[in-house]
Amino acid sequence: MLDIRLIRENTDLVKARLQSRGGDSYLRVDEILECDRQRRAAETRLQQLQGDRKRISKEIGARKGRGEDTSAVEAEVRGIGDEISRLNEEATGCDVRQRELLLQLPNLPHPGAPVGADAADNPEVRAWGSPVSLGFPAKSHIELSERLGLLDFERAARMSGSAFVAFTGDGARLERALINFLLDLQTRQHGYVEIAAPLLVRPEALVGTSQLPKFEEQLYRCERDDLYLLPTAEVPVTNLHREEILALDQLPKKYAAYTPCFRREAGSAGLGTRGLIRMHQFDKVELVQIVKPETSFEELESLTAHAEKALQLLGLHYRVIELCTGDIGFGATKTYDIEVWAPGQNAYLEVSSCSNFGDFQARRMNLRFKGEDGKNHFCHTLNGSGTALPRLFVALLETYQQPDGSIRLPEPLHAYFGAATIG
RNA sequence: GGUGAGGUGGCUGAGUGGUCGAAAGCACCGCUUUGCUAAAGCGGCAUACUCGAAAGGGUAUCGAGGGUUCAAAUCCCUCCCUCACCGCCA
Repeated sequence: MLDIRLIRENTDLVKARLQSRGGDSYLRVDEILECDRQRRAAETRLQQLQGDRKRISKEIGARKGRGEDTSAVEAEVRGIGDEISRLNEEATGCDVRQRELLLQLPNLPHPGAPVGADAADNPEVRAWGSPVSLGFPAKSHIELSERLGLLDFERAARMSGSAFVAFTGDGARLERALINFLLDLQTRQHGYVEIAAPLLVRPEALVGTSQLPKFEEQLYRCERDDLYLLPTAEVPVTNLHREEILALDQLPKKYAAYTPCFRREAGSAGLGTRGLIRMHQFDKVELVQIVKPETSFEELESLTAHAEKALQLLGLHYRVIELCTGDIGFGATKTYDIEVWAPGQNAYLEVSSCSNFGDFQARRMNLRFKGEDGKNHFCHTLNGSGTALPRLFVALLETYQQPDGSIRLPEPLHAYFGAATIG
């Protein structure tokens, strides 16, 4: 959520930066400002009247104490009361409307963000390694896992529908090995505190991290209890400290969490394609940081490096791209995507998206810290996948496939998996 | 799911209709005293919004929302949460 003062005082800047995202969100700015004007006018008048009433009511109390008759004054104040409730409704109405509008407005891309229209304009920042040369035609993870009995798409679809999968046998074991490997890496080497979070969350939590109100259709909802299945661990982990005022020495907070993630993927391209690339349910290890504003961009670099480290240890070729203004997500001010090479797909797959949200989420969830000046300030929040599992699974199988269709696992996974090869 | 108790400032905790944004204590921050530590004394110490160029005002907030009243921390209703016990359950 953007600061209404920023919008009020730097209207043109805000509009320009919103406009750089494409879309028409900048058109809402004037409506918000008009709402803000109305709200403040109503509040000012309301406060005057409340002051009047307060004074007179105290006077009534004092006079009653002296045994005087006050019925005339009481009748007079009653009239003020009506006007107060009218103005109160007006002010509250404006306030609610203003918040609704603000919640719909995306974050401002940071000033240095590459300007562009869509994903085609995202610059590559760096690459690590190079595409594996297998020396034979690469098989897809679908074919590989079928031979090895690692995944069961058909039976999963029979009971749950398409875009669900069952991991079976060594497939399930590998999935579990990856989760443990990733969590251990982030907690033991990079200082993240492990969180096992609730998988069902209230709508407020989703408003906090900005999945709601705009992206309702992407979420699974349990209507009976008004709870949502989480689309990413970002939601429960960032919201851990919602409504809190953290002490300076508690920052930065660094959390790593494994959770399944649930996404309806309504309207997504590629939902129909076979394989693990896009699922309604998938596993992910997520990194979250809550930091002081001054350090958030540095921390984005370190958080991204932490995610990259996993791929490096697994010996998987990847590239890092920065999202341009037209492609960056709703709440983010700066985002790096990490894409891993999958030879069987002949494509790079997005396995991590690392974002700095600035104070955008913190405002929504009222997450603050007590600064050195003794005042409360909004924290900055960051998160990134470290990493998404299914696409990592894909890259791993396809990169380490042998001519006979078996898989030779990279060394760091041997202990976790309990063997060096599959098949 | 049932029954009961309860939610007041960073913490503890008073406060059952008016002079209560809220006693007191602790914690914290200044200053004084002091050989050091400690103690004592004095003062300060919530948040948000709003008016104002500023100085400085004002309003709201005692879990949340509604209601009664000239006036609500205090009375009424709904909801949320916490705790205890019972039932059920991995």
